[in-house]
Amino acid sequence: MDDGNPARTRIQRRNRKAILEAALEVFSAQGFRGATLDQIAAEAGLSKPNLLYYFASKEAIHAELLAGLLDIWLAPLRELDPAGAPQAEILRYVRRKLEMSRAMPRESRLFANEMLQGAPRLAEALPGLKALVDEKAGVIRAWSEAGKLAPGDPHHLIFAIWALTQHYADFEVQVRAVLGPGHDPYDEAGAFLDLLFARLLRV
Amino acid sequence: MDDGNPARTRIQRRNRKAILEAALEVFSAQGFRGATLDQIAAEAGLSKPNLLYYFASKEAIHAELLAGLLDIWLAPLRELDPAGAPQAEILRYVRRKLEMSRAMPRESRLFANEMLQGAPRLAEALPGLKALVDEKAGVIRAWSEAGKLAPGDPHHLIFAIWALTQHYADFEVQVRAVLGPGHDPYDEAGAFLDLLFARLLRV
DNA sequence: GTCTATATCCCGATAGAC
DNA sequence: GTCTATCGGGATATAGAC
Repeated sequence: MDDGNPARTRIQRRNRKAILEAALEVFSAQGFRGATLDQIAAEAGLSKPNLLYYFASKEAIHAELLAGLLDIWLAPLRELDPAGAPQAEILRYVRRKLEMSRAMPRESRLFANEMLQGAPRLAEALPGLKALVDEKAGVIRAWSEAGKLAPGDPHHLIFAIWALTQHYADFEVQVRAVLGPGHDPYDEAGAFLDLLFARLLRV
Repeated sequence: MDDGNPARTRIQRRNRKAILEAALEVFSAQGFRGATLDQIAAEAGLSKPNLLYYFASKEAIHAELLAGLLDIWLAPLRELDPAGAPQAEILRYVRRKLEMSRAMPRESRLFANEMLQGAPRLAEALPGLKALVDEKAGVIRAWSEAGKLAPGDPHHLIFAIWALTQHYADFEVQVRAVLGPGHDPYDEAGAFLDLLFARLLRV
């Protein structure tokens, strides 16, 4: 993580950034075990030992990528505002999450790779995740009980938002193969999901 | 694949089956590169060279697992009946797909692993997949145009069904961590998805 | 058919010159 | 800070005895 160490030169910052960018590319496409330092080094335009001058190990590079990811990933949920208009708040969350899939598909796939394999390197982050989801589920439940939202299990509503938006990044090959050329999956998904959640949530 | 070769003895069939079962366990949890023949051999209760007496290579084991998977995975969609009652047909498809996630989470994760990595070993199957989806999307579109189903992009409706049902298998760790103990994710998902698709599809 | 032993290769990490 | 060269571990696959 960029700790803002003032002793770090411009070159160091640039190389660290290039390594993390290359590592994201390779880890998200191949998984942790599937990725090799040779691939990452080639992608970053550095030699393999030079990678290990900047990071202690392959594991350390991966850990640093994951470190900030969950926070970024959950930021839109954190911003769900209890004081806002219920349906608009949720629709805004869906749209932001879909935009994140479009803008950060590799991060989505890195995350999916971890989850698929049982979240071995993310396990200690899961309790915090549960706390946040429980809190926001409480907000949604209150909205439903106040008659401002159709009733429905709020935890599974949140799962649905995750599943429907991340699918376009994680299964992008499949989506593009099925739609064929001449489609923008994310534009179409935006329209479809607006419709879906409008119908699901209206009282 | 069990080709029913009559020259194959009972022991051979039993061992092949044990290897494929073990390989499914390991490949789905670790990915292709992450899995080792040692793990598969241990899980199958055989020695590593004995594995390679039954299969030519690690790749061959993996290929055989994938070979039948897409057909099994798409069977419920194939059964979507143009002559049936539209909403009931789609709800039945959703329920069957969710039951498959419950009964075959490892197969779901094996498939997800492949897709995440760009479907390198499934690429030639994608055109057939597109053809099937296009056909069924046509059926759904006709239902909508006949006023028997709410309008909405049928391709993205199918993506939504895949995403919402497979999520419970692929992200099972996360789902369980968020729900906490004392929940049956699949039971709850069944109720939630019934509700979601009922609201989405009703005219 | 199944095993032990091993060949061979690949990968992460280190040594050490510059 | 960056490189070439290389060590050492682990993985796939094979050889060959039983």
